[in-house]
Amino acid sequence: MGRIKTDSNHTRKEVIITSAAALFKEKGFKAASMRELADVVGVEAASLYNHIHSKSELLHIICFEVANRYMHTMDEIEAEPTNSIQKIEKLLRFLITGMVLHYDEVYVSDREWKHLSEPYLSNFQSQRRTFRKRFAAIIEQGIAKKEIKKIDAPTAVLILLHAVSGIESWHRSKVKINGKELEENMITILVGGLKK
Amino acid sequence: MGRIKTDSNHTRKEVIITSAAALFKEKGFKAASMRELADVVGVEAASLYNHIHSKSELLHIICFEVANRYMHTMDEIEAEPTNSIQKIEKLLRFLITGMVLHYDEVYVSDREWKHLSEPYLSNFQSQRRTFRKRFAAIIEQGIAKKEIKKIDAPTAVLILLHAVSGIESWHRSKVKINGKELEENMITILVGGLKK
DNA sequence: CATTAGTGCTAACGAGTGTTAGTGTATTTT
DNA sequence: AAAATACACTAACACTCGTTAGCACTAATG
Repeated sequence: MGRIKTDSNHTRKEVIITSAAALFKEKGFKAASMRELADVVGVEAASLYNHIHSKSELLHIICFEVANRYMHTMDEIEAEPTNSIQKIEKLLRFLITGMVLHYDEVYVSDREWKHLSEPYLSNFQSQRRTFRKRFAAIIEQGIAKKEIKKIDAPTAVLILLHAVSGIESWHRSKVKINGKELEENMITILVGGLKK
Repeated sequence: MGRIKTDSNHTRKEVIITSAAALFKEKGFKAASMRELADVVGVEAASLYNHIHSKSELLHIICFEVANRYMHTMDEIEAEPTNSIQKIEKLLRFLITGMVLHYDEVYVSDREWKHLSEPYLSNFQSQRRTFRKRFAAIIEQGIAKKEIKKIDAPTAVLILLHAVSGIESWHRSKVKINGKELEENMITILVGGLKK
């Protein structure tokens, strides 16, 4: 067929990963085949294996890229000398812009992580749990300082995270408001729902 | 192996559908095999075909059962002589209890509908779009009557629906608050975020 | 009791899967 | 220019998949 097209900024492996994220998002991890992926990058299926080890490697690269970015941001925000509401708002803005920008990867990481194989699966789940616990802790601090309504913090986290992942529908919709407006609307509703 | 166990209230087909919903939820539609499903109901794979036509029939039965229930409830709530906030609250309570009660089906309908085959796929998508439009219309009425903040209604719908589908995580979690508390917390945060 | 419909089994099909081996050809490095 | 490396190809593997055919047994119906 030909060779995988790259510019100087991206290796061929990276091109494959990007295409894989788009394909996994569209079809789901299991339903997407290596032959389809090969088609997308313009090559025969077997040729992919000159660059990657396996199909599942693609999934775990995608998932952990997202997970690591989340953890890193949580570190930063926790360290800031701001109050809970500000921390939550910042976290939400990060999540929303992350969803708008790295749509495919976040989507796949969100919905296809079940297909990770051990030990990656356990590792991923544990990172996910930790992230939510730290998020809940921020909310609980806000409740203690009476900045936030008296609500169940884990439930609030669950609502916030899933509300953000709903941007998927916004992405698919035809009559979109722009990304910035979307962000402001979400912050208004979500942070508004927490504030006392 | 033996035959499919039923009580007088359920046909063998219904038993298969229920098991399929659980299996599809756990593994995803594509990853779940008919042989696994057969194992669950205690029978050989080929025997399933005495009761159902195909694997994809199982998926579309599950999806449309949920979709029809949603549409029916929307009809009822629209007809009531209540204000927007009350309508929204009622709708949310329906969605939340529906998620808690018919967890497997709702989950599958939410996340696996992509694997529906035509013409069911188009039909399902159109029902889904219609439901969201009607939901958004209720919110817009509320904004017009100044019961609700001035926000983008489709964005609000998107947040509300996905927040509810986040109950998935609650279901999986070990340290659960009970269903009623969950419902009250969600209403507080979500309706609180809309109110003026 | 005989007939029929319902339900299960084994065996096998054709298609699609991820992946490997082996080989040839560009491209890069020396 | 020669040698080494990177990359793509064809062919094939072992496997799993949904599904069908054909046959046997069991429950319900007359």
